[in-house]
Amino acid sequence: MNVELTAPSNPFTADDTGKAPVHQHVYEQLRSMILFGDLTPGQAVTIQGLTTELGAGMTPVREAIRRLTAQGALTHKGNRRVTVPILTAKSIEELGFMRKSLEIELARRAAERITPTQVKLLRKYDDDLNRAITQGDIGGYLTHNYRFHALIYECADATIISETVDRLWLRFGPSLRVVCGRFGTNNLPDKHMDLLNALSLGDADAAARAMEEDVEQGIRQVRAALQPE
Amino acid sequence: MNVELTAPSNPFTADDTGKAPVHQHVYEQLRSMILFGDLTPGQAVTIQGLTTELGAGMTPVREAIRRLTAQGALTHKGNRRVTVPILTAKSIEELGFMRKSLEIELARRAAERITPTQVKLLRKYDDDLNRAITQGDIGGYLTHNYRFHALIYECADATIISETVDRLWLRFGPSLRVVCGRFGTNNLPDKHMDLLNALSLGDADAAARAMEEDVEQGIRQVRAALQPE
DNA sequence: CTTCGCATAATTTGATCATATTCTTCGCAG
DNA sequence: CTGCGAAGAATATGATCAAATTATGCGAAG
Repeated sequence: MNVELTAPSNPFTADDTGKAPVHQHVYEQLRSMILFGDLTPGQAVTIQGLTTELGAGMTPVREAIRRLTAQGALTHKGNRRVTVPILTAKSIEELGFMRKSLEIELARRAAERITPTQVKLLRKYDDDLNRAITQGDIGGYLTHNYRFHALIYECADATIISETVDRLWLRFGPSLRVVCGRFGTNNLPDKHMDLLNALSLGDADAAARAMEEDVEQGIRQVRAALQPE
Repeated sequence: MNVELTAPSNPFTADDTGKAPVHQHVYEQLRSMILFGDLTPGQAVTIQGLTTELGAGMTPVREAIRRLTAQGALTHKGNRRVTVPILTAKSIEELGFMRKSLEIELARRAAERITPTQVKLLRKYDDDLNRAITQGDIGGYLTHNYRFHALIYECADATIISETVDRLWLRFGPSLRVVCGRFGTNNLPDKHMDLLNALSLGDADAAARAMEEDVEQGIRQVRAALQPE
């Protein structure tokens, strides 16, 4: 009775069935949908919709949705209906404050701990990122940009802070694609060069400054793109 | 087949059936158990244990646990077993940094927005708190201390930041009772007077300073109490 | 003869599903 | 315009399967 032979969708299923529980997969899948803008702000997320779309039972889907709502990546729209949250000016302000406070600290810690191997990997990620930008590949931009930052957080060796920042990214995710749709990928902010240099030199203050500017630019861009509506 | 007639346990069931979903209740109950130290650090939290203890089905309990784990209030102990996390020195450092960064901002915002009515209520909470301290009532201390801070967050009118800080409290909760058990309630830090004065005057900087000291004292106490083990 | 160790059995616990129940909403008739 | 009813979606239950931990028992070494 193994019903879910939606063969083309996920090449990971083979590995997956080996170990990971279903709800974990559903969670990760839904999470990246949100993080990379496959879902648009305001869009409704229904349990039954996901059960058919992902070929999973109700229970795992339920749990995945609960996890995401607990993280603020989804919101309860009044009467037991769940949607992707829409960023308001106030939300952006709060999220911006938190990203600045926390990511600056992470950059600082990363600068003190990063290894040459990690610097190299970070350079590769940045190359991929720039390639995506010149090609106008929005999906690539989003994933590589996230990868870049996520690796820095990993270097910072601060699990709890990193997890918190991750949740912040989840809130921005759905809107980022909208932002890119409006502005294209060309004039996207990129303080990554400065950041990379500071990190490779182990200069915590410079890294913190570069991160602050990167975050501020990003926030400003989101605010500008979402203003008129 | 209503098996769980553990009659004396929950007097809320009558009210409960009226409106709120079961999983919500289970969540809130479990949450306050963690927040106010009814569960000790390292203690295992089993789903079936809660079903019998709270008289609820598996699904609501599952969801409650998922929500709490998503917030870091519970942790997955390797092989699909869930426990109350144990604070390490590193955790305390990270949590302390975040509490300082975020609560200072909340205090600042609260000072700019607080109303006389709220000041009055805050004074009452502080009185209750002091009474609990002099009486050595640990449970009362924990709940009233939380209420005091929670009201400040509410005044700050910053939903997302407040929710994040709330999660931080959840992580400290289980250890706080241990701390009180070691030191008693007498020499507990209390910068609440300064904080109250600053808030009632609308002095954001003073409020921020008082909050910083309060948080720092609290962190120091926790660190000291958990050091030897 | 006792004790330690390992392999296997039993119990406990988690994961998933099918199903029933409740609530919301939308359409339709009065 | 209001209220009734049906459809759809979410909540909640209990059963079932799988995994893991604990308990048990047999054999070997001291």
